[in-house]
Parts: sequence; structure tokens; C-alpha cells
Amino acid sequence: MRRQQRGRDRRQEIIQAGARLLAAAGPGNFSARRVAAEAGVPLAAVTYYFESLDELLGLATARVVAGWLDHGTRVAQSFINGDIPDSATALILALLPGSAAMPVTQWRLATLARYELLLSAGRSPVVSAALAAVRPALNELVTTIAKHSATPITLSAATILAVIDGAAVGAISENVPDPVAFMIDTLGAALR
Amino acid sequence: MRRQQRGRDRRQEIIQAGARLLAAAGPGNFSARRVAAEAGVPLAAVTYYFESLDELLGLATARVVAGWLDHGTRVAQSFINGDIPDSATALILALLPGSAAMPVTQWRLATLARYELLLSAGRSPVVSAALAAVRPALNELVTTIAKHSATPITLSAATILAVIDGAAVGAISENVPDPVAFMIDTLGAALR
DNA sequence: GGAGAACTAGTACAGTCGTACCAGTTAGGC
DNA sequence: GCCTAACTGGTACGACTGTACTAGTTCTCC
Repeated sequence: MRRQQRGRDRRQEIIQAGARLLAAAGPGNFSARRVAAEAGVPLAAVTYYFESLDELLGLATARVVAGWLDHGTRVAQSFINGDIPDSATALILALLPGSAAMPVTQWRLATLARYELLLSAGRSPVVSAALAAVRPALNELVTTIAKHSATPITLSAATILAVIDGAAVGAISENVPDPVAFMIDTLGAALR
Repeated sequence: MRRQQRGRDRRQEIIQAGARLLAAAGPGNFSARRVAAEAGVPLAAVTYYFESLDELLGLATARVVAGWLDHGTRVAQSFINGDIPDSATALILALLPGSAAMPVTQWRLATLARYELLLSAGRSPVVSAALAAVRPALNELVTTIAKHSATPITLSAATILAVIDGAAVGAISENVPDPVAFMIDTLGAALR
């Protein structure tokens, strides 16, 4: 279907709203009605612009992980510039949502949604595909930060990512009071 | 309500069925109707024996994590007996569901369900409570295995658990072909 | 300017969900 | 033996889900 400009805009707006919803509330709260409400469009617009909710989920996921990458490269740049002293801190800030200034409860929800999305790749092919597309870039991000570390880092990017993911899952499931500090500690212990 | 023997049995049977369902399909597929079908009882039996589905979820979760601990202590014992040569292998086999003989697709689903349950603690207080109750024992399990390792292990139990959890989440979301081998490799790299 | 495609928006349908309700049956204490 | 509490199992209700359908409106292109 050859779209008109107005339709293209609306379609993008719906994808954007889906990405916001996904990042804030996780795939378990991703429904056609909620996306429509978030985008401020009627429910029928969702079914009109997308073959199925699954297609929209894939597009929204791609948008979300693109945001991860943007955020990560920005943090990596500020680490290279010398604004972040510790490489463990830089890795955590680069690979997890938000900044250190974010309130804890909000950080917890955002990180929870992030890992719910990661795990949902195990059941949803479209999410799996969207994640697979960005993984090499994330790995490269980790190696870039590791390369600019003051102290040499011997662990591989895959292992570093595993430590970060595991620490995040642990922090969420255990409801630790200061998750960011916990994660920097855990990663720091694994790096030395 | 003073239960009769028959009622006690049926109640336990429902909890057991809930635990089976939870371990096999994850919290997302945990519904009153599914538990009833798994237990072979009518739907109304679930609402009769439990205040709410949430109460049943908490009891089923407790049953599941008790199974984790049983499995882990058994594997740890066989490691101490010398049946498992490598401590990284022992840790993976002890802390993740099933054995090496389990088919990959089944292993993947079981592990996926396990981490879905872990993450769901971030949204469900009853799951969180059930997990918190077993965490010290899991930590002790890790230190026990580490203590009997041939090569000395300097990482803390918390860090080791983070590596295992992160590697598992990565293996699932990336759909790696031989996840158990991947996890043993990743943990081995972090331990040395 | 008119035909037809693109779009908007409301509504309806079939499915699953947790929970409530209500007759009928079984079993334990007097 | 009987009364009452425990239990069984079927059904129903309201809420939510994805998707389909049907009008009416707006825009583009010839």
C-alpha cells in the first residue's frame, strides 16, 4: 500500500508509542489497546497500520534496542573523554537504562522491562530477530570501553555481558536497595 | 477450616501441579484453568482450596525452588564424591535445571521458565518472598562447591551466581546451539 | 472535478482470564 | 442414624485480549 505522508507519520508515532510502552512496562503489558492509548489514536489505527500485534511488537522492539545502542555509544564516548573514571562504572552505565540520577524505583522498572524483553526472545521470534540484529554492536561497545580502560581487562565481551546481565537479574529478583552500586561492585569484582 | 485427609491430599496435589506447570511453562502460563487441568481437578477446586491464584502461585513457587535446592545439593554431593571433575561444570549442573542428558529444546524451555520466574519476582511479592527464602541456601551451595574445587576459586558466591545467571539469560535470548557448553565455557573463563 | 485509494473511528465477536455462586455429595462427631 | 461441616463440580459474570468489520471522511491522481 503506497502510504501518504500523514499515514507514515501516524505509523511511526504508533511504533514510537509501542517502544515507550515496551521500555517502561515490558512485553507483558504490550497490548494493542495500550499502545493505541499511549499513541493517542483509536484502537482501529493499530490494526490498520500493522498486519498483527506481533509485527508491531517486532518494530517496537527494534526501536527500543536502537535506543539502547544510542545510549551506550553516548556513555562510551563520555568515558573515552574522561568524564567517567572507572571502566566498571562506564560499562554498567552504558549497558543499562537511564543514568545514575534516575530514581531507584524507576530504574528498577526500566531494567525489569529490559530483561523481560530479553527473555521474551525465547518465546517470540520477532523479538529474537530484533535482538539478534543489535547484538554485534553491543559486543563492540563493550570491547571499545574495555580497550580504553586504565587497568587492562582480560575478560571477553561475552563474559562481561554475562556478568552485567546476571548482576542485573539478581539485583531485580533480590530487590537490593542500591542496584546500580551493587552492579558496579559485582562487575568490579569479576574484572579484577 | 479444619481439613480432612482427602482435602489435604487434593490441596497438595494442586500445589504440585502448579509447581510442575510453573517449572515447565513459566509464570506467564500459570492460570487457574491450566493448573486445574494439570492436576486433573475441576476449576472450582482451585478457588475452593486457595484464597486466590496469587496464594497458589506463592505456594507453587516455593515448591519449585525447593526442587532447585534438592537438585543442587544432589549434584554438589556427586561433585564432592568425585563424579564431576570440573568445578565450573559442577556449578552449572547444580544451579540449572535438568542434567546434561536432557534434550536441548527441553532444557531451553525449562531454563527460560526458571528465569521468567526469577524476573517475575520484580512484579509479584509472593514470588519475591518465596525466592528470598531459598537464596541463602543457594549461596551456601555455591560456596560448598567452590570449596571443594581442585583449583582455588577467588570469586564470591554472589559473583559466581551473577555469571551463571547472565550466561543463562544470554544463552536463551541468543538461542545458542549448545547452551550448557556455552555456560560452562563462560563460567570457566570468569573463574580463571 | 470526479473516481478511487488511503485513512479514521467506532463497534462487534470470539477467546481467555480470575472469581463467585450454587446445587449435590461425602464424611466425621455426637 | 443424623446433623453439619467439608468437599465436588458445573456454570456464570465481568474484564480483558487480538482481530474483523463497516461506515464515513480525506486526500491524490488523472
